[in-house]
Amino acid sequence: MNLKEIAELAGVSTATVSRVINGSGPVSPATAERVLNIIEQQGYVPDKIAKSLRMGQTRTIGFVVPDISNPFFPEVLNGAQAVCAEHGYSIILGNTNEDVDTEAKVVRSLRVQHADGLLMILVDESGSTLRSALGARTQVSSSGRRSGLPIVFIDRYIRGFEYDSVIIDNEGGTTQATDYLLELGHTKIAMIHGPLTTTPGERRLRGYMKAMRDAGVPVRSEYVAEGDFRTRSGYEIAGRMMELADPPTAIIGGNNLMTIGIFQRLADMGVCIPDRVSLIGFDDFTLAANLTPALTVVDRPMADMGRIAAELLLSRIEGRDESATRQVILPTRLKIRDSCRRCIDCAVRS
Amino acid sequence: MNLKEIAELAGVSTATVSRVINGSGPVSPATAERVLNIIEQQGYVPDKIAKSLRMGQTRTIGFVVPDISNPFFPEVLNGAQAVCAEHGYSIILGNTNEDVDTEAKVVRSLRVQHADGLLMILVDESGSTLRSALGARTQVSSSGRRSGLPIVFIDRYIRGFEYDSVIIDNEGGTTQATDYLLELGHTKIAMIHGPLTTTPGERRLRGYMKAMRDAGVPVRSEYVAEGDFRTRSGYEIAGRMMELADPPTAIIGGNNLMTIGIFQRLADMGVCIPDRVSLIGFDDFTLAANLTPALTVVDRPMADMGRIAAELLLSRIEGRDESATRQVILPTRLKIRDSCRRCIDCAVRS
DNA sequence: TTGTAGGCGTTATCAC
DNA sequence: GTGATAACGCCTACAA
Repeated sequence: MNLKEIAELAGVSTATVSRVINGSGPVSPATAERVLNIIEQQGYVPDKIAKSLRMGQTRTIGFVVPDISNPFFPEVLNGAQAVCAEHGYSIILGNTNEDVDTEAKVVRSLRVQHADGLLMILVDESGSTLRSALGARTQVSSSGRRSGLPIVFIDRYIRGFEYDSVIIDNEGGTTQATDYLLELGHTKIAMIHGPLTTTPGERRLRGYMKAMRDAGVPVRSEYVAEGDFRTRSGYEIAGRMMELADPPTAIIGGNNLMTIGIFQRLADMGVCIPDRVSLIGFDDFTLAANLTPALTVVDRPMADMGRIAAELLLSRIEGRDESATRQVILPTRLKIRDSCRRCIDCAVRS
Repeated sequence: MNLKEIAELAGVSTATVSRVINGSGPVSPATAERVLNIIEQQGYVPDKIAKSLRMGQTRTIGFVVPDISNPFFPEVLNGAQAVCAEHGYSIILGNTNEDVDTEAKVVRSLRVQHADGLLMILVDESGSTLRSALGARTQVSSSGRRSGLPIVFIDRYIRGFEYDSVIIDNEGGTTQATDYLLELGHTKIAMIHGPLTTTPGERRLRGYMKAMRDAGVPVRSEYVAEGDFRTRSGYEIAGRMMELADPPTAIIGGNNLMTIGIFQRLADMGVCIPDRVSLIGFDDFTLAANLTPALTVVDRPMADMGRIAAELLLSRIEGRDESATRQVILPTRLKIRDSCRRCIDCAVRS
């Protein structure tokens, strides 16, 4: 069933039917009703593909994500999905498997499919694969207006691209966590951060450094180590640190997965949390409150990140927002549970 | 850059360029090379939308899921995604929010978008919304051949639809779990199952019943209750059961979320696992092994479910498989950890 | 208020 | 081997 058949059934032209459907021109009430009835009775629905071809837009947005199995991403996706659905947009999922080359491939594919916009949680923050995948013409023109495919970066900010981004106050998050540990009397505070080439890796480390410096507590290099945001690296680094002659009395995990790794390692080593080591994780997750002890974490509004990013993207796509590039920064919040305790050394000393 | 421009640049017709690209007809090596060079140098990529319109297929498959936040679904999605990507298919995500009406809406939308096939984890097992969303012509024709949109059901089997499905041995899973508890001497075994209108709800209960009957242990009605697969219902039902004058000494949770709820409630009530109650969950999840105690669970191959379903679907889409409707049943496996212990009553008695 | 006709970028059927 | 040309289903000047 297509436009033409409906038109014939109604005894009008395809133009008229199209006008009835889209309200895109004057139609007499009488014919409108006749056409509507036939559409209804035939269960006719316009073909999206044909419409896309004609209109040059697909009402489809690409969501590029490094790894759906990481519980953080579905939360963000959920928020974005809801907003997109409201506006009649579908989401095409692009999984990059944390791999830079796959990422470029995925972006290219999304472009060929004519996604109207992209929501991206990137792996490659250098932007080089992205640039190659997008082609040169996606830069800002001299007039300052963006051209090409609208994109909103989530969780990562990519230098050299004039695109919007929705991130969180990574620095503030770890500063808060570190301050809290300092208040509890800890000074031997370790930070297992993510890759410094990534925004969340670098900023979270910076927040920790800042808090330490502001408190006048020297940072010991053996207490700072770089992981790769995966469970395994948290597991391994935590082990190395606890085997130090003078191990830390508190550890901050750079993301959810690494924190889980740290937690596992401490359990395996029989190191009691929080008696011997206090632990704070970045990112809350379903079972954090049910571990023993319940984990104190830096929480952030994951679904909101998705929602806000989607809203921003749609406003760009639909031309409602022509303003300059935006960077939305959402706040984090320390959720205090039971994995931190007053430092014993400190209590003895004071 | 489109076909026509390439053709002009190469001094040939669009038909020839198309033949070069698709190998769909004879082309002299010389022109082929010339055309290929120009395509390369221009960075030309065929427009998928136009191709879809012409070909009547989109190389797109819809993945319908009740709730992406439930860790089970991303795992399945991951498996399916990988296979689809290999075959050049993209996945459009349809989130139903566990809601029957949304489900119908999502299916309709996927149909209008001309998804080539559907991978569905359904909420409505009655099939009525599905039937209405699909239209009548999706039934089996008299010749026994399916017609219409290829679909593979995951995790749920829908009566009255001649579609393939990939499910697991739900019954065997709970039978195994129950047998294990029986071996440990438990007889007061509770089962908190999911809605009986769903395959996993009904079958898992059945497996429990079977094991109890085979062991000659009577099932007490106060030990069997229906939840809704969500955390909250596990939490509430577990509370009610433990307040019984004669509470169970072991509980089986009907899915991951409800098990988490049960776990939380027992913790909140100060009921020690496994000393006072043994607990087995259906579905493994990331932190199950890191809870205290580590949770014994019935595990199932989630990514495999997605992979196999996607392979089945693609084989149907591409017409490689014309055989009768298939039902793939994957085995479960009991992962014994620390949340179960020999029944104390039993030890006293024997 | 309504209809005609062209074109979005492909592929495929014919001729040549 | 190659080239016109007609669809695919829709929207939208432009004309009437």
